[in-house]
Amino acid sequence: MKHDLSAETKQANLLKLLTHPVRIAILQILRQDEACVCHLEATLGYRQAYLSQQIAVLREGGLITDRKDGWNVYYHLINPQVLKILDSMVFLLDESPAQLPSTSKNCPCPKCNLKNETEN
Amino acid sequence: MKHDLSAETKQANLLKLLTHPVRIAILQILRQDEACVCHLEATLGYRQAYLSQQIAVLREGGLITDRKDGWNVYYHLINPQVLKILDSMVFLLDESPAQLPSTSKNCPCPKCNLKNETEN
DNA sequence: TAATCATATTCATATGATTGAATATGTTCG
DNA sequence: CGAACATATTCAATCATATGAATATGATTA
Repeated sequence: MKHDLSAETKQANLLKLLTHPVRIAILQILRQDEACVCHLEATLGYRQAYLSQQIAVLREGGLITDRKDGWNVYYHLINPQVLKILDSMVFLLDESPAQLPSTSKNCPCPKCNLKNETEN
Repeated sequence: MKHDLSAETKQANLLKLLTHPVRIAILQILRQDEACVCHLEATLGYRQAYLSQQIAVLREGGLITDRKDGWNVYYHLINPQVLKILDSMVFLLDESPAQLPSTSKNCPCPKCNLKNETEN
């Protein structure tokens, strides 16, 4: 007879949400602050529709949720504990701790524009 | 232009090794001690050939290696740090810490027979 | 209400993962 | 060597995931 693997199945399903470079990158960006799709677009360089698809996976998986503000929808982590999973891999892969994608100077989103204006 | 996601791709590939209930269960069993396929067979209740397939994934992925001893091949974790990934999920899923599959009383492997003999 | 902006969804196809069945390899013992 | 034992591999079918293209939704402002 087979051992009950329901706990392991839950864990595997959670990990499946993370087995995608773009989704990992999105979560790393959300580590710092909430972000809109257009910010991800400017930062990662992928098409908006494509990023929305990946966001949908993370949303349906219960990892992120959103806050609407005018035209924009800002996403943020529901439980930042999820980052511990990503952080726990650093020592297995010979990499320096989580080098985040740097935000593009050309990001059109309100948050970046506020920053850019005060910087100039 | 697209941001370089090579680090995230490496991470995703590592996680892919873990997105399978049986492979997670194997790693959890190897947490305690090395084990042969027949032990996994007795503990998990899956066919030998099937477990060898999953072992091959973990082996080719660089997570486990083996030690031969007579008829048996004993597998063990190359880097127990991999368990930190599994442990890091406990707080995200409402589960008690890593309930391991209990070893079958009917395991025919040498290690279990040694134990069973001294127990009786 | 129509135009615009940000985001989401749907569909179709390509690619990869899962798993059963059958069989192969390699070691040990008589 | 040949039988027995433990483990590994190959193949094929199924199923899930990834991704591009096209388009839809829904909020906002004029």
